[in-house]
Amino acid sequence: MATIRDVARRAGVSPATVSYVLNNSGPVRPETRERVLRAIAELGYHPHAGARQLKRRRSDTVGLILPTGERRLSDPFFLELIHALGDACADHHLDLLIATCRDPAADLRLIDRLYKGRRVDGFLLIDLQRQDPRIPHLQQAGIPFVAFGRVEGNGEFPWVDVDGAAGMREAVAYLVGKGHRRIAYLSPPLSFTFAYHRFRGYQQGLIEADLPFEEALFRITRLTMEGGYEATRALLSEGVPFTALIAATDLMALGAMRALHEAGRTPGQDVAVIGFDDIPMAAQAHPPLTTLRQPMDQIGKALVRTWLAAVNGESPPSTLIPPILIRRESA
Amino acid sequence: MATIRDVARRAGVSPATVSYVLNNSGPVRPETRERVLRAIAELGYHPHAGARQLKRRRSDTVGLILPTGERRLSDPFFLELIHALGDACADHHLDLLIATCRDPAADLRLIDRLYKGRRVDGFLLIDLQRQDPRIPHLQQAGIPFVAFGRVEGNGEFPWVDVDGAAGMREAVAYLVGKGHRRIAYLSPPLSFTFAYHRFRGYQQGLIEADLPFEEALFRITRLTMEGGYEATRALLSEGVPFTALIAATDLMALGAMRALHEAGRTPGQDVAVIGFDDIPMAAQAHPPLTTLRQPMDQIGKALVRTWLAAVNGESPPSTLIPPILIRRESA
DNA sequence: TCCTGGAATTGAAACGATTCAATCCCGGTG
DNA sequence: CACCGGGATTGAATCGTTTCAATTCCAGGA
Repeated sequence: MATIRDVARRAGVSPATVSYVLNNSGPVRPETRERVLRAIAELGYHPHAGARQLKRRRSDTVGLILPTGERRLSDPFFLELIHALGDACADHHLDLLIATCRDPAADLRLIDRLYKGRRVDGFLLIDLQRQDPRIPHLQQAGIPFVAFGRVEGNGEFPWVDVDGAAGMREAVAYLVGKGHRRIAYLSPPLSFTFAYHRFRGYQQGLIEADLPFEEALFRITRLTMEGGYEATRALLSEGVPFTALIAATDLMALGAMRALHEAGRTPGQDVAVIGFDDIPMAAQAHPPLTTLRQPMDQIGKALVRTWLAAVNGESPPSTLIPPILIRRESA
Repeated sequence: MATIRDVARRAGVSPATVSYVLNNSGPVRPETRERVLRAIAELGYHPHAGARQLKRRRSDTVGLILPTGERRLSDPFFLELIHALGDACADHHLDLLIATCRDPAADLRLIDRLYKGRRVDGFLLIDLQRQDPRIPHLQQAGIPFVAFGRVEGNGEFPWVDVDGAAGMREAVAYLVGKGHRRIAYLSPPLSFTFAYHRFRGYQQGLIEADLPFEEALFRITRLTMEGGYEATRALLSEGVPFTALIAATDLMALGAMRALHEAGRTPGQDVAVIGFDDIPMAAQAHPPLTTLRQPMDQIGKALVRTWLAAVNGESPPSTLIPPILIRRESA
């Protein structure tokens, strides 16, 4: 495999000059640059990442920890997120390293190994918990990171989040505008930070619309289609009246719609349904699901931009991205 | 950050000895090893990946190319695959580098950059097309790789695949055993290699059961829930009689079930439905979907094992993994 | 013609590991 | 008691870059 010396020899210059051309980090006569570039192309030369990393002290690699044990993320939303992150990384000539971790306890060791071994320059945290041990660990080890989601009470750290509260307020307002007064709300356990914020948005939406919060309309269930299905069935079988339903995620909303169908109530006609995320399946549901889209591209770009700043030692501002209400037929 | 010299100094030995301990690649007195290990722990030392890579000439990193443009993979199946790959990599102390690529034409450049720069030791190919330009490129550049899926007519290369044909034969036999004679089949375009094999399995299954292949029961449609839905509606509206339906993927089967429901025919009672993949959602469908499970763990392990062999210059045997019929209520 | 000064180029020293060859150590043998 | 042999240890070279400091080059001014 060609090295920088080979290129230098072929172009009749020194390795230093080649390096300057490569990174344009030094003065090079246009004509010389030309010759070097030609040599590079002819040899099909690509700089050795390890050597570069060794000298530069950065690997230009983003670390993403993906839990795979109990906490495994199976919401298709995460596939979209990975796509978006990949794209955003590519735009900045960064690579994306996926480290999976079965065991939450091993998370911290994994983080250390990757960072201290300089395999990655910093991390992107997803799937945040309200109490997340990774955050204090990263903070006190001085490892750069950006979180997808906010957590309170952990001091300052950079994050990017979608404004779940705003989204839910908008959803409630939208439903109220259509005359709904009894709006059920399906949530996963509030220990998920995003669930907490979305729920708060629902409550605020009710207040803004002068509607009471009713315990009976509020259900906590699992973060799956099945969860949405069961909660909705419970709602129906208990005879709690409601004309609209908001689910904290599309997957749950899909489950809810299934339960409504089975009970002979047509979503979008008899009961309005709104989800959150806008996973690809939402548009294909029957009826197509009205939902709050998480703008993936924007999220990916914001995460990577913030990550870069953090890695460069800045303390970048956090970003709160508004979700977009996508009106379809379910509400 | 601590280096190998720091460890050496602290343990009162030379860097060479530390290296021997680290890789146990040399004779070290147990007592010395003990001292070195202690020093490592005390300093929280982790070897520098770049330096190591430079010297060893491998990066212990698996490259996975994820298309993100038109060809973007949105089937939740791929999220499961990524999980499984991550786990399998972790078992072998490998890292998984995800490179995304919007533009199919840029694939090859990306591959070269990653490999020649020694960022990865080889690739895992997913989303194979019948005619896949990546394969000849990798082959003639001598870059190690393993494909998830088979392609004909490209000479020999190592792959891991799930035996779609066997799965579909089994599905047909199972349905026939339950008395079905008119079995519809929903397929994505046969240019997807997996679609081709699964379809062949369906045909063989019919032959083995002495049933005719009927054009009217065979539908090609898009690889989404929507696709399954539309094809099934067409089937129903055309009045083609059938008592069972096989879809090439769970996602399509889910769409089909939706169409059946809407037409007032209960899947699992009026019409048997079988899918393929066993994505998490399959178990949560209504009724729960009978399907052919792709054993993800096994796939991940086989891919990584084969990849390791390929990277070590062996020409490892390919692996054909039988899918597992998961009986649920839809058939 | 000789200087001068800035631009272009180069040599050589890192970066942090691995590994070959050389040295050291030590108990056992002759 | 000298010597031997093999295990344990070490020194130094090396992997392929980047970058500082030194050198060369060259046009323009005196």
